[in-house]
Amino acid sequence: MTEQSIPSTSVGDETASLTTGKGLSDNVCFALYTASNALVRAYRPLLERCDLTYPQYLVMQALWFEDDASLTALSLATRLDLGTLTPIVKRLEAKGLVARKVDLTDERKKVISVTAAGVALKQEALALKQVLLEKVSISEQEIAQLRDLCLTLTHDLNQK
Amino acid sequence: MTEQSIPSTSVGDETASLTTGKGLSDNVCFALYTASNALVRAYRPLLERCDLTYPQYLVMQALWFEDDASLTALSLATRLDLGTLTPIVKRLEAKGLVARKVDLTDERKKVISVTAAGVALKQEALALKQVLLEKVSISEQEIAQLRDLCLTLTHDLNQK
DNA sequence: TGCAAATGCTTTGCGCGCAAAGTAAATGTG
DNA sequence: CACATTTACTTTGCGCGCAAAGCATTTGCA
Repeated sequence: MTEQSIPSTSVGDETASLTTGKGLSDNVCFALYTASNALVRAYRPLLERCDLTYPQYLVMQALWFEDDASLTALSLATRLDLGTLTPIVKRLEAKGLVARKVDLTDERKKVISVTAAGVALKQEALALKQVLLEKVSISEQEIAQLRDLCLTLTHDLNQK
Repeated sequence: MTEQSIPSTSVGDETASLTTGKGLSDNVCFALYTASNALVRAYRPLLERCDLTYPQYLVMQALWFEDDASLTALSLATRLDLGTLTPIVKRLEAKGLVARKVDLTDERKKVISVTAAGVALKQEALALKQVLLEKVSISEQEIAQLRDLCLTLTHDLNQK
């Protein structure tokens, strides 16, 4: 059976079929959605060694960049909903990677800080990024292009 | 070994901050992940009128392109796991949009076919794509570029 | 000062996304 | 023809992702 879809298929394919995969592959939305799923799937076995999921990894990255953040600040940085973030941070706390303290100047806020164990994970975890990128045949320039297109798209979709 | 890294960005950026968002935004993976979430979120209110979720929409699109597909064929087309697909198709069946019949030549297989109600949804649902794209400031050419980069990335990540 | 509105976070409900384990039908092998 | 293997799908378990509703604390302002 024919396996992978072929990239760089162009628009307007009337003969689209399931077996070639062309029908959906002509679609930016599908391509983006699928790439994101593939990304998380590819990260899974690597992150397993750090006992992290991809979203948890994102939160840790945000905290490595800027420690002692409130949940709302983390939500802004990671673009994750508060309702998503709360349980993620709780799991990180359960693993001993972060601590959650009430902000004494505003008792509604929680201050999230990286523990020693959390700091210890930093180098190993951030190195995984390169491991993944080595799998990819795309040039550095195109990677940057992809990133910028995604950022613009996100910005546009979040407006209105 | 190639310790080469992405030029001005990536791993050891000490000046990145939560407030500027630079820390994570410099990251392709983050950008891709976030864009995919934004996409699904943006589609939600539009698809609500069709009573579809985005993954359900994907499955319907695959079937509109090629009807009477087996679950495995659908899995290949949508790049969704069988364990993901089974409940999605069941929900589509519950809504009366598809029918699931056992393949008489091979009783392990299930043939999924679009019902009249499913066909009736096609035009309205496919038009939503344009509605979304109108929100976006990216040129058609860049959209095509984004799509192809995503397809290539997916392909690369699925290898090995 | 009193109290409504805003803010920060938690909880609930639902639908994925997928690994892993399970079931049943079909196929390959001796 | 037995019977191990493969194939097609289902089920289970867990962690998101997010809308909606809930609950404190703080703030705005009359």
